[in-house]
Amino acid sequence: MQLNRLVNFHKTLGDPTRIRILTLLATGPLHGQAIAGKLGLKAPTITHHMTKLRDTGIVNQRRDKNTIYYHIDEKKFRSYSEALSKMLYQPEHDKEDDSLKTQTQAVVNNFIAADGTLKHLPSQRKKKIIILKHLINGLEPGKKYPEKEINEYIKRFHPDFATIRREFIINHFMYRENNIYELNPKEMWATIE
Amino acid sequence: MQLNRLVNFHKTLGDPTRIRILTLLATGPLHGQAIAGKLGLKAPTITHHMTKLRDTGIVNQRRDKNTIYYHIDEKKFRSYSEALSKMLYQPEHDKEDDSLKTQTQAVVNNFIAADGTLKHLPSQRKKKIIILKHLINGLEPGKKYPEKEINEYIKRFHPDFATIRREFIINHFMYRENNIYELNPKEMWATIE
DNA sequence: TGTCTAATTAGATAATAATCTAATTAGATG
DNA sequence: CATCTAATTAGATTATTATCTAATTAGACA
Repeated sequence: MQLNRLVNFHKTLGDPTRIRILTLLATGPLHGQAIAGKLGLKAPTITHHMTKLRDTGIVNQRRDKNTIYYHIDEKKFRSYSEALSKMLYQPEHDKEDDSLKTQTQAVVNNFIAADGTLKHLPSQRKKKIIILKHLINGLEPGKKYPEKEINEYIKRFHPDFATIRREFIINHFMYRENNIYELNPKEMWATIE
Repeated sequence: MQLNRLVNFHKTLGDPTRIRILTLLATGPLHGQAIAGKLGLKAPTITHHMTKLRDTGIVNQRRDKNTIYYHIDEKKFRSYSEALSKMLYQPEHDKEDDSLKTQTQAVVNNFIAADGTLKHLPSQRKKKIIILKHLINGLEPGKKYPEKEINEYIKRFHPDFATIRREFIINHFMYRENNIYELNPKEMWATIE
């Protein structure tokens, strides 16, 4: 489930200032100072909001000299807007065959508590892989994560982020380049067993 | 602008627990205890979330004996989901003529601070009406509001909720029936001057 | 009326987040 | 290099909110 990403999208839009920023950007790209001026806010506040908007992926930026112009990724924005009602009312049928799906579900039910946290990492390799896949599902393909952020993410499931982070790398779910982490392409995971 | 309602909708969906509640409700109505059980949360927490979901209007409830069953108002939910991208990319042209629009804008700019709060209520009747229209725009047509809720809403703009609430009634923007408030139909406002 | 169950309210706590000021970084350009 | 401007970071403040326990309300029903 990409539940985390969905929650984040809506949380990001659940703020009047950011909605106002989006209405400004809807008419065309603008740079930070312009936005700050139009909204009567200070530059750091705009940085704060633009970081959130950028993190959801619905706003991108382009640099020209010293000035950064922000613009909406309209396609992504629309697709996120529809995502939740699609998820609720036309849940995608997984391509995995049913037995695998039930098996996966059983393992997840066993090791993931009702509140979504991880009880403990399975020791059987096969089950461990299932759980790792489950955990990593909330991360965004193509996004670069500093180590600190990965740790924070994992801690939502279990305090021992170091072990789990290591498992992600060992099992090739992610790769690391000078302390920046990134997901390996989803197609790769299929081959992980 | 129904900006408040939009922000509220997204803020409401920007919480993992509420998204999980919606995924549960998507398969059919459930009562509070059932939701609490499935999510591993206590009853008051569910009350808290259901209040928010109900306030946005995307969840309704039906009472059977002592038990309250909640269900999604799918139509409203879908329409809210699309509302923001519609607002950004196909802004409805107001029917008001431009001079009225500019005049309204000027009054609003004068009396509403940058953060959206009301500096003070204009004493000139004409301007006061404009401001009252502005304030009332965040309320939902057809929804019934207990007095407490109206007070909370008004306090977002100005601490003196009693005066403003009275103005809403005096000027026929709302009517009150044993302490339950409801908007008068929008068509009526047009005639208020 | 007394008791049971579901729901709500009140109030506390802890976490999150919006905004600001002051300080810093990063490019551009004279 | 010196300086200018735009953007970011750090850190503080304040407001909001998710959750809990304990107490209360509201209906049902024996």
